[in-house]
Amino acid sequence: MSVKPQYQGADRKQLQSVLRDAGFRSTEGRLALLAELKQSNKPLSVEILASHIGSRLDEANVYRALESFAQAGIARRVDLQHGHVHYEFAHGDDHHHIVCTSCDKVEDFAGCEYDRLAETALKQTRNFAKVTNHSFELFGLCNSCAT
Amino acid sequence: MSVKPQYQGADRKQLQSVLRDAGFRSTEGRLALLAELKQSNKPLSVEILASHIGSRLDEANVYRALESFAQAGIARRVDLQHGHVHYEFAHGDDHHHIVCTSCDKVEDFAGCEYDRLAETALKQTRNFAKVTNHSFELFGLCNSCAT
DNA sequence: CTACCTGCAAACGGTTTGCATTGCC
DNA sequence: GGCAATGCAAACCGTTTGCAGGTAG
Repeated sequence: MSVKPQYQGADRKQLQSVLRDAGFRSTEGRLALLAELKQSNKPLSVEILASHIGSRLDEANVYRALESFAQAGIARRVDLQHGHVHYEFAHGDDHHHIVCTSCDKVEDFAGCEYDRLAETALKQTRNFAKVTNHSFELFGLCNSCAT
Repeated sequence: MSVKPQYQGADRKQLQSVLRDAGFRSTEGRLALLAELKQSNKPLSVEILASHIGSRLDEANVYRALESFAQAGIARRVDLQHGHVHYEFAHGDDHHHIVCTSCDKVEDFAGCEYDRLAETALKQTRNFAKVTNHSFELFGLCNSCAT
């Protein structure tokens, strides 16, 4: 649970404008949080995020910030069925996750044909007007755990 | 939160054998729980289940029973993103749910092409051996909430 | 008779909230 | 200077656990 060195350079300014554009103030804590999210290649738990951020933001405020980020669309909440929430940086693409139920390894994959499936679902039920969101995760065993 | 009258008749015997076949003892509480699940057309929360069952099983044991049912494959855990678990009777089909984010109405739909998508995902990652499970739920607005 | 099942009550852990203070803009 | 963001501590709430007594097979 080491505290990351202060990220710096070009990235910092970029992250600052991400925050400002989303209507937030640019504070050390939120900047660090956003940097942490952005640099990760998988969804992170609040616990991990808080520990990486160290003293720049306490856990309660990590929750508050992440919730705000998600509402503003700059982060996404992901449910990996671990009993606690995970968040990831909201890059534009519609990707999903495959999770190893034994070691918790996570990888992305693309190609959930969401539009078409949503269409199908809407036709079937007749009681829904539109689909705004969806969850789709796969659970299985990674190569090393499968042997 | 009224307590349902005792279900009876043909169904009861059938449920008893479902329990026994799954390796459980057939007790009033579990029988009532299973009946409740079976008769519902949507996933139910533990809170609702416990209240419908009344004094035949307290909440802690509803949790224990549902967990056992899920492991035995006679019930399924469903995540509707309501902050608490839901369970449904495990009929054979692979169906999913569309949930109204405003009023929590839930309906089933079929046609998530799981096999094909799992295949795609496995090809993409190369680090996973197999997919054993998946989640797929749609969130949107029902006709009455959309207006 | 002996596991399995149950009720009750307490513990648990992730998340939320209240409130006084701080520090962006 | 005003309002968003923060730290700290306490509340919250769904869920799990321990244990002594009950009951199905």
